[in-house]
Amino acid sequence: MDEITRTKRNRLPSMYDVARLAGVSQTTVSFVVNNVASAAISQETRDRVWAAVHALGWRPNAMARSLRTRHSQTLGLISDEVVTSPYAVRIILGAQEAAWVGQQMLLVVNTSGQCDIEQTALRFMLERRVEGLMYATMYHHEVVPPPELQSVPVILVNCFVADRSLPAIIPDEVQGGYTATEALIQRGHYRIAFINEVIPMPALFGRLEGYRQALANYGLPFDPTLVRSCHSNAHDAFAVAFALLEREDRPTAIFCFNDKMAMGVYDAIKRLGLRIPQDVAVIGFDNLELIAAQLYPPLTTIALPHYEMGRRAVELLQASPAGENVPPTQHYLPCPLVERASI
Amino acid sequence: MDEITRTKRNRLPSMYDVARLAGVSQTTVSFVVNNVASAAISQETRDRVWAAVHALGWRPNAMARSLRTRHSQTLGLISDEVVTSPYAVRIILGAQEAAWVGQQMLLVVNTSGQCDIEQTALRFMLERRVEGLMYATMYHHEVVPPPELQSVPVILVNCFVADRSLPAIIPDEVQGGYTATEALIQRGHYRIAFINEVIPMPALFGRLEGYRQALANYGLPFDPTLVRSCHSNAHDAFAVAFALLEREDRPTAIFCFNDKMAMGVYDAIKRLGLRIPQDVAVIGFDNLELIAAQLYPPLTTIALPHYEMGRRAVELLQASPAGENVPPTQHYLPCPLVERASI
DNA sequence: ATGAATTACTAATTCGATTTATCAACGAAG
DNA sequence: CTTCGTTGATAAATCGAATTAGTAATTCAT
Repeated sequence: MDEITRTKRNRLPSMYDVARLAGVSQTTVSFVVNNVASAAISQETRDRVWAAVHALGWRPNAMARSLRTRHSQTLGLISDEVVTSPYAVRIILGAQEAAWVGQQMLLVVNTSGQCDIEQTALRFMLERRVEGLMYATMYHHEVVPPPELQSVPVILVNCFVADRSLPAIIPDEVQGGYTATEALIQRGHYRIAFINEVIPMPALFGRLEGYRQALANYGLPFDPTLVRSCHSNAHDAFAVAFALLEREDRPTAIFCFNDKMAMGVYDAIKRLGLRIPQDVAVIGFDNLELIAAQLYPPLTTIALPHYEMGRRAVELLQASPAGENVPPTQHYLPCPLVERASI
Repeated sequence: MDEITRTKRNRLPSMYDVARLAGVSQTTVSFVVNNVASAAISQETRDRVWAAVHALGWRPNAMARSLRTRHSQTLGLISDEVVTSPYAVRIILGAQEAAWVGQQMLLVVNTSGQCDIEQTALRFMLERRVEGLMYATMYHHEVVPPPELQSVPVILVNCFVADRSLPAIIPDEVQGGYTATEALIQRGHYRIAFINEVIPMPALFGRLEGYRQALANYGLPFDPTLVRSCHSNAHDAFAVAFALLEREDRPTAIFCFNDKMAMGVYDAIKRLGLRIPQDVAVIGFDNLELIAAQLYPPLTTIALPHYEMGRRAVELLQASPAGENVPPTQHYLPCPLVERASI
């Protein structure tokens, strides 16, 4: 086995060490290990070089290489709380897997929303000469990123700047709301309640807009009394759903702003002795695996494309010609329907 | 504002550029920006250097520095599925925040359990000369990591090798099981059921052992009919709990192997018209914020110390003298009780 | 047989920093 | 008047690779 031999003052072996052992020049070693097409090296010499490489357990030093080639082969991901959140974390997964196919690695920093950490993270990453930066947020909202961000190609993920001057990858909330509502309509429902979030955010407006568009498209009336809002947690949604379902003209389907709310809605429906989906259909949003799959019956919901956002972000960074900024397009990624058993 | 000026063939400015602008040598710039104590530089010159630095928007090139100093200031984290799982991801957060205070950055790769990815990730990281490696898993189990892992200080997180020859940071499952059971006993329960996982894993044995120790310690009999097992999901736990609660000598408290099970147990209790915690107390394990906080009543549970495991791992790597391996101690971190309202 | 082309390889420079050794100027001490 | 020490700065080597510009030795074409 290639034992890791330490040469010269306990250092890891360098190309020079390999060259000496193989009895060739360092240049030759470089040509051999990089398989340089323009270099003419005999098979015999190649074999000697590889033998020396394995004997010493040599590995290229990425720092030296990057210094010379001026390519760090790394991308940076700065996020507010993505790591903390159970689903937004898939942004990282998508980004990392895409970086992987481009032979790049990901530097990840979670700022926990602190500006000083953000500043320092940015500094560290720029010092490491990242070839692109992603600025990601846990939930879809407007941001004001630090200006130094733009000293390298950058792309916003799950967020955007007010003037849309930076490229962004964001979920298509309108389509998501539309898809959810449409799914209910197609199953014969025409009295569809919508329990929305109260804190103003793109998701709130977008999903409501999608809901209205779907109703309109299928010729159904928009009934304002069927649209309620509360904080997006199970407890508050329970109360709202309970009230909604006690009416004699109760809705036959409830579209919940998110899965946490759906959890409370389930409780309300069960408490009233109603069945899901026979008496009341429920659809959620976010596709929180943990909730949606564990609820009984499993919750049909709309997924946020976190993984895809991460992947697309990296792909766009990679596609943009060396050092060039990514064009400031706003990419809206679809939020697909995830069918389980609640509608 | 420090505009980023590009000098010489569109390159970022180097120390040499700063030196020329300030009318000093590159050495002097290095001494000034690094505040080298042994160097005698007049205040006037220092000011000129800093002025040039800001005028050019110069930033140190971490690759060049690392090459010279032989310190990469980075740590690697290789995980199977940590990024995918909503709670284990806190390992990353803990590691990153600890790395942060040591001025280090984290390279993260999620292998999705694929050996080839693991190999390549390891290679990439070693090429980047990471100063330490963490090998983390989504759930607590035995692993057989690739041997090359040990060419750099390494520590296992949430996993261990059979012969305990590598340092590991793992949750203290026995204490966790003990704490959960004790919490119930202290609230006056003496018929405590335990719904365990079926797939053999350290958590299964450890938590059961903790359960037995607590009963023994408080002089309570161990009743094997109160210990059931099923796959750890809400649906299967529902059935088990239902059966358990239909007995006339039904338990007054249920310790669930994890929070997903608790979700099903809640459903069973409610279906039987019983109240939580008045009629039946429930305690979970894992502290899945999403479930535990959203359930009604909020679930009291035992937390896995993911964040702390990540942090401790990095601290141990940092504490170990340059290049030395971390001593192969197995660090058991406590699983604390998180009190909500279900017991 | 001679110049051209090809083969097989190496010397030297470069990337952008850190660090050691050295140097000039100047005042103080002997 | 030399020597010494201090202050203020620099030249040069180094880290580990990639890369350009060669150079010998051999083969080929004419």
